[in-house]
Amino acid sequence: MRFEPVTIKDIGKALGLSTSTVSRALRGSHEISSETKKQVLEYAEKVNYRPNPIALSLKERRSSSIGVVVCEIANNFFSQAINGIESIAYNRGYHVIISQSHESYEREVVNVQHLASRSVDGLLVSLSSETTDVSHFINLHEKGLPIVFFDRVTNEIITHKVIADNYKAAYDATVHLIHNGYKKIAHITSATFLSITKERLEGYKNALLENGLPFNEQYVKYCSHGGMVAQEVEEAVFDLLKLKHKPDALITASDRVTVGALIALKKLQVKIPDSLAVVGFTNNNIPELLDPSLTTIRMPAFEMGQVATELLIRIIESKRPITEFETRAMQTEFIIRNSSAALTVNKN
Amino acid sequence: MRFEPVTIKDIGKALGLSTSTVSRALRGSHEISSETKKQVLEYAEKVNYRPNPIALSLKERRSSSIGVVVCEIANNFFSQAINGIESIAYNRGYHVIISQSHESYEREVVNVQHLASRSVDGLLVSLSSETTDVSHFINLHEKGLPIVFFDRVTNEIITHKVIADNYKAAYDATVHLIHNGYKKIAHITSATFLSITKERLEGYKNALLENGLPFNEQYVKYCSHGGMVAQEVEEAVFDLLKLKHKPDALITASDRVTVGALIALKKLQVKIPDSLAVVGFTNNNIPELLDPSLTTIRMPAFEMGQVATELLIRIIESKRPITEFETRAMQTEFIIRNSSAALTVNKN
DNA sequence: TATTTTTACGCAAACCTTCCCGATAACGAT
DNA sequence: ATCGTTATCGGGAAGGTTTGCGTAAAAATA
Repeated sequence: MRFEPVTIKDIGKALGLSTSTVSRALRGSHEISSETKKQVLEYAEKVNYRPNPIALSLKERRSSSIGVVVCEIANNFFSQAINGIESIAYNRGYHVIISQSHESYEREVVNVQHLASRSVDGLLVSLSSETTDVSHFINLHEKGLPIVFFDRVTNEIITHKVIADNYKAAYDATVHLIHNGYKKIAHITSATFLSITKERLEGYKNALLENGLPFNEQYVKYCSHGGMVAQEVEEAVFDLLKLKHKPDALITASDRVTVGALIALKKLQVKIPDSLAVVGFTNNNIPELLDPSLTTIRMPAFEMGQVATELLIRIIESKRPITEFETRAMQTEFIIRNSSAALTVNKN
Repeated sequence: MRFEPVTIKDIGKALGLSTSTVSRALRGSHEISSETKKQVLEYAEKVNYRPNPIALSLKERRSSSIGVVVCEIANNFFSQAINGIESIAYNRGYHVIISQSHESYEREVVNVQHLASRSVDGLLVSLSSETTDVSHFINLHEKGLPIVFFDRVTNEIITHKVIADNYKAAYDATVHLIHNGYKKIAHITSATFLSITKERLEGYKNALLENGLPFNEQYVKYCSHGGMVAQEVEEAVFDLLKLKHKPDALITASDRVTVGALIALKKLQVKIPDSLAVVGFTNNNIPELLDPSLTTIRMPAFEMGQVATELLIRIIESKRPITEFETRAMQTEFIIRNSSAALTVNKN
């Protein structure tokens, strides 16, 4: 009772034609008489013939599918990015195969091997926060597998990359806080080696220095699991508030960290923004409904997914090997709300 | 410079063996001498041989992949469900191929055809809100393609189904509001024909009747696009507040509707819960950070994804055709917060 | 009419793997 | 000496499709 799709061979047998004739008729070759063509087309329509994509893949050595490697799906940023990926891939006739690294290096390696052996035509990758060694990608890339990195990228591989302008985002957020009177601005961020971490840290640091404020190492906390472990964010918040000169403002990088920090602050009953102003990187869909409404930096997740996919398909479908690669930095959206309201009262 | 993986034929040529011998040696057949076996295994290891899964799929007529059809990925419920799906599928060696219907019937049909022709081994489906005709699934199901429905199901197809206990969830929410003193409880929900809509409506209605309250048609608003169109939710809220006897409480079904309603209420500056109490179905991860904190019904999304996938794989891998199917109703989580606080002051 | 061109189609290989058979040789059993 | 077993391996088909090449008949040209 297994699913028995009709093949080109069945059509040939039914019509007394060879498979090659049927195949050619189906793709409208000029060397097939129009009546034969018509006959085949009609019969194929009647029996609802669909070419077997697996056989096609075997023949063409391509699978019309692209693999996606992200740390997790159930995350505002990534689910929106995947939405963008799917929107383009679908229109171009590609399937999207998803895998999650759960921020684990081993898991990432296994997933990538899995996808590669599955003959995906290309890979869309956002690195896990544990990944320092990217040789598993280098191997595949050298063998000619198209790869495009997005969000969390590596500069050890020369290919297209799509990132948000994290430097500017962090810079602007910091300047905003400074202008609103905050002077002791802390930063809770992701794993040290991640590209996004470095970019944001740089923007934060430069904004401080350019405005005559010191950069204080103590005010920067790294969450090596990217906030996957709730405790690490809580500890970071706790440590900051324990400091002798506790910060009066906080910039949280990444969705998870932002959420974790807000929950921790709520638990500790810290008044926002009176005791601590907060600006968060987040793609949450209802920041204005939070209490207080949250000043946010929103990543152009959907667009990043779209652009990355377009670039990937461009590589896949290119006749000649591509030598010119670009790194697209896309603009974030900075929306000021109450959690970073201007400092009014004097605080110690 | 295209990716050239080593095949069983290459190994055979290199070692002076036939492909069949190599194949058998690779899977440890007893009819291959142990030295030949050793030789082959070592060489395969050396050249990093990986069986071509596409050729395998063609031969075995299975692809080790399962297709997922949901209305959208960038949605708390579905992204969490997909997470559950992926967690099981990954461990059982299946790939997950995702497609979105965007609540469109046509898109759903196309996606399903696409996935089926792509030889997925089975389908995990949550119906679009436009879908009333499920013959595209019936066709495939009759041809033997395993399908498991989750969340939004149909009773026109007899197979495994995984749902949340929506009846109980809506019932409990309604009773909770009644106990807190609310008497005019409205309900903004999804498209009429959706199973979840009916189940929830039933729970809501019975809770009213059992507590001696009238069921008022005017208090039920359907969003035919499931909240994808922000305007429809806003209008529903608006219509409810325009009523002569305007409701004093509101139950919103589905994530999108809840979010849309809260935004509309915020815009209209309706005080929650003083002017209107709210209980929302949502899988938002920070309901306690909302203003006011939101009383929620949380769907067991991750678990639903897991269970659905397990049931699907059970069908796929079953030797004999399965005749006994189950509908698993999983418990939701009801968390009471401030948005449905007990009525204290008297209101008209 | 003889020759070339065109038309319309079939054959078979290729993509990679598995597996049913058949082949061969060695060997013990009858 | 003949036969059946067992061990070890190769041949070839099958799975569905595309495509280069070959070839027959029909049509066009000389």
